[in-house]
Amino acid sequence: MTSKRPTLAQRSLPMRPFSESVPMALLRTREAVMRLFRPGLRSRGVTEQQWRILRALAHQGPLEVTELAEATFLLAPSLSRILPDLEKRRLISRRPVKADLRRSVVSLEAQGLRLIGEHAPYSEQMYARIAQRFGTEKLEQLLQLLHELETSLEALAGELDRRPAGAGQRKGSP
Amino acid sequence: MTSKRPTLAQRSLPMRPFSESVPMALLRTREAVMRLFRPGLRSRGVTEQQWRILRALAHQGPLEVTELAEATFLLAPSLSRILPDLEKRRLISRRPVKADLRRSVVSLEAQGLRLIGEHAPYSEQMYARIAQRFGTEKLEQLLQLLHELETSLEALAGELDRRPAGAGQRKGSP
DNA sequence: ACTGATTAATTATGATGTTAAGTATCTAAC
DNA sequence: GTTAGATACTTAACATCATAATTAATCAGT
Repeated sequence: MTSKRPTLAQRSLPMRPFSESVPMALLRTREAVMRLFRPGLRSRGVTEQQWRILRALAHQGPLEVTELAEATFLLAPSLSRILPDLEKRRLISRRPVKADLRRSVVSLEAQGLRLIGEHAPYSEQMYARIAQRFGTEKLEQLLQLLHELETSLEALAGELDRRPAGAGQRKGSP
Repeated sequence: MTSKRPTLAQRSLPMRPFSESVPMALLRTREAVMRLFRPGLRSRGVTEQQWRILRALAHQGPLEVTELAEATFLLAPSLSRILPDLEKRRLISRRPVKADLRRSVVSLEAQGLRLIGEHAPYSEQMYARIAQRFGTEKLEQLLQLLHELETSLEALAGELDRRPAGAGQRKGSP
């Protein structure tokens, strides 16, 4: 980045350089990854979030809404808006749980399955390119560090919160 | 995650397990980091995106809007919506560039500087906790890998795009 | 001096993120 | 049998994301 004359703020606020790095680096890297996948999704008329839903259902079978929120890392209010559209397009279906009418089960429908089948080769091609370019070993190392950081931050958050860990809107995976 | 009976999709679509990992791991880790900082920002009435703007101006001095978009990794249309509000709250100010009336320079105002000063100790405390819990060396290793992945993916995207790298909406840092 | 191409920023639009509040349902305690 | 508290999901409201289109201004070529 362009080096500029130190501002008053810079002189009086010695915030650590890395302080801005971690969230920004994660955001930038994620955008760089998604940039490769987004065109394929767009050409099939699904957003990244919709894809995550279809993908989770394909991978794990029918899920309840709270399970789907966790699997896709989407917030419940977001799911409540996304699911009706996917249902309308007959990519998924929903049915209430007889034992508890508050809950409902979301399933992948044939058209959703077909869409996944169509996108899978594109997706795999991108992953193969990423692995080739960056290195499978380094990817695994990165994933390991990300997982460890997430785990340690959740422990930290649990200590700082007054509420029990996981009581917030978006729950981490147990 | 709960292990379920393999679905038809699972049997017919052998998508790699890690294929869903990288974007999701980045997203989850970022959320785990932001979870520590968000309460402090909320208590000062600024969103994460607004904070990034103030932080970038404090760190680098006055910036033009395109530079600010790059420094904050925010999209230009988003900036066009956020900046007027920050200006109204007298946290920043804007003035046109005389040499090119299409452009304008954004500067931090005294109230913006004060807000940063108030938030800085909270922020630093969190970073210190993160470094202590996760390890400074591992953090640096993670940042290194993230940077390398981002760089290699931008090279890959450049090869795949018909347009020159960086022609898209959100430009990576040169 | 004029014009087509390009650039900077804004606006439109639809989607999702995020928090708070609401509705329907369930459960444990009495 | 009743009720307070909890849970699952939805809706409201506001913010930002993401893409496309628009407006205003600049610039290179003629």
